[in-house]
Amino acid sequence: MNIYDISRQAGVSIATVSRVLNGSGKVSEATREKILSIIKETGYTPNAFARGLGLNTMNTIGILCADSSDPYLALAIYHVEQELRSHGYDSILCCTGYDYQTKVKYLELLLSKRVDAVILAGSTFVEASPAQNRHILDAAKEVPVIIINGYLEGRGIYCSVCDDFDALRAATKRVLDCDRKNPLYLYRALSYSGREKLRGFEAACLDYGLSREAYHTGGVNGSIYDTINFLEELQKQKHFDMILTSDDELAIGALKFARARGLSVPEEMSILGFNNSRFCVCCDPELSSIDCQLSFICANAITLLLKALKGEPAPAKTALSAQIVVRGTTDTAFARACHTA
Amino acid sequence: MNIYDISRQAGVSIATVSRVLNGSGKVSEATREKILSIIKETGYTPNAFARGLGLNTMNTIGILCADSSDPYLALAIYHVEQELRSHGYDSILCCTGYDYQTKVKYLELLLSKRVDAVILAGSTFVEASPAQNRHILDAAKEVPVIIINGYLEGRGIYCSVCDDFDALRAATKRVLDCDRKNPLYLYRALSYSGREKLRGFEAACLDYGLSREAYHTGGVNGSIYDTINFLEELQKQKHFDMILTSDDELAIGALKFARARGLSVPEEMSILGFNNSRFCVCCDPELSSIDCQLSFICANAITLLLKALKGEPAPAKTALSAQIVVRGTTDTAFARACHTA
DNA sequence: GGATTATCATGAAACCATTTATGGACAAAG
DNA sequence: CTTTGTCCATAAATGGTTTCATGATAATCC
Repeated sequence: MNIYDISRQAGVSIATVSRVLNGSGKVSEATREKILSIIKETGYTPNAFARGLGLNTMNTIGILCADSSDPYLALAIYHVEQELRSHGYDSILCCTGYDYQTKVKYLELLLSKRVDAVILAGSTFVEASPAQNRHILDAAKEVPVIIINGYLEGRGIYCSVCDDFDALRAATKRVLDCDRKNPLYLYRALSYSGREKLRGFEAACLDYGLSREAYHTGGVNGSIYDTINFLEELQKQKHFDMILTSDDELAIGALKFARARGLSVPEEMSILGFNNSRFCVCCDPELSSIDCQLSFICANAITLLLKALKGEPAPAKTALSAQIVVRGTTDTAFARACHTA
Repeated sequence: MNIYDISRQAGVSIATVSRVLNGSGKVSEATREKILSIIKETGYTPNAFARGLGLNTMNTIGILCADSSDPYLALAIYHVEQELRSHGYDSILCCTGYDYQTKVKYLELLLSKRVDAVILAGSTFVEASPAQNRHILDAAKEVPVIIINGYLEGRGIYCSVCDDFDALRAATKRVLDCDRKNPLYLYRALSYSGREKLRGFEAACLDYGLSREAYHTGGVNGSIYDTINFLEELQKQKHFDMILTSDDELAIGALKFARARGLSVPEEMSILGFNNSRFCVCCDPELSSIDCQLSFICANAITLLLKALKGEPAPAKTALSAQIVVRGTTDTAFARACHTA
């Protein structure tokens, strides 16, 4: 069943059928109706490949991410997919894992599939050395590349990020306003957004006139238990009464550490996570967390993408602000500070 | 840059280039080398659309799920995507939400994109009335349909499920072996696997000779707080010393309920979740949970899919067994029972 | 009112980039 | 001299989109 069959049955040329199908050009109401009824009757569906061949697009966007089972990335993918679909695009998903060679391989694979654009979710691609980023720059020469929560400068590259620097600075400031004297910031591998957060934390501490000895930072990899171990070691040497983290899992480790040491939360130890993930309400007390409002970031990313596809000018980088969601691991003074802000 | 350019430069016909590209037919080593070197030199990539048109496939599988941000579905999608890609298939992701009309629409959209097969992740599609399932049966006439953790009988439909009945029956039996007298089973909407779990729970209770008054079941929709409210109401009328649930979020609600009522866990109230999700280790005490081993289920699903695509015979349904992961919300007697089993 | 022009609906044909069936040329073997 | 087999070119699909040409009809002009 192809367009020829339809045209034959309708007694018109294939061009007319094509016009009806695409709503392009002028077709008389009578012929349109006739063709539509035949299409309905026969259940004809245009062949997507032939269409793609003629138009050189199949309205498909490639999504590249390291691990779609990561709750944060899963949420990003979900929002991106929803936005794309509402604009008539399909998304082909590509989980690369964390190996760089695999990432490159899959990026090229997506391009060979003739996707209209590539979305890098979770930014993990752009953390490597400038030499490695060349692959992204090359890709951006062929199709628009949109980066979610990551940053790379280059023609054809558009970034939609959370203003992580500001988020951490503002949050840390409020913490310090509430008489905490020794904040600790825990982070994982320093991605772009990771660096921004760290900068924000340190900027707030300096703004506040804290000495270099009064605040602490620590990089932790691995599981919740690695976090606990790290904190056990750290507390032998340093004092801290507040823990901010770059993601909620780290905060959960902090919470477990506090409980293990018999520290009351939030009275003796205040904890603030990042991402406002589903984990927050599982904890006891429930975890306060910074919400980077991923749905907005993703919606914005798609806006950028659509503009780029249309050839309209679009900003190379848009930073959206975060919100603090206050729950049980921060004290009431902090809640008040967030409210009045 | 197309196959004509390559053939011209190599001084051969496009058919020969195609043969080299696909490794089909006989080509002399000399010409092969020459063509390959020109391809490499020019960076030529075959046009995927034209390829799709000629072969009538683009090696793409459609994944249909309700909500890819749901941790359970996200994990399923991840495993499926990994398996597919390792066999050279791409996956186009389609999140439908929970509205039936939307599901139908997207199912048809995937078919019109000429996917080679459709995977229904999380089964939510096949819960409706038989009349509604017709859409799936129709789809299965065109391409293989693989259902993960759901069940529907029909030609071209292949199901890879967890043996939920057995999982719940075995778990409940072990609970009863540990001197719990009044188990409660909490579940959400009764999907196929939901029904199986419920059946398994009840079968174990009956096997054990419990009277209909001794055990309880309850359907809960909504958030953790709805679960807590439900349990608050229930405990006014019934006594229960063990809660099994159809997913971990319900179990977290149960845990919060126990804490709120000052019941010690696991001594006074034992809790067992389902899915062994990332939430488990966030809880305090950490949540014991039944693991349906999603990665195996997904791997099996892809095995079925590949067989179906090759036209080889494949079982319409494969049920894999679950495992209990013992953590802190079940007592030591239960742990021993699981160990010796 | 007839010639001119604009508009509209439509068809013919080119084009998109591949795969593949068919068969021809040539060489080696019988 | 025929057979067999290897290598490769020709040409026919594959199923659409789009440009261009054309005929018909309607509007405008003098």
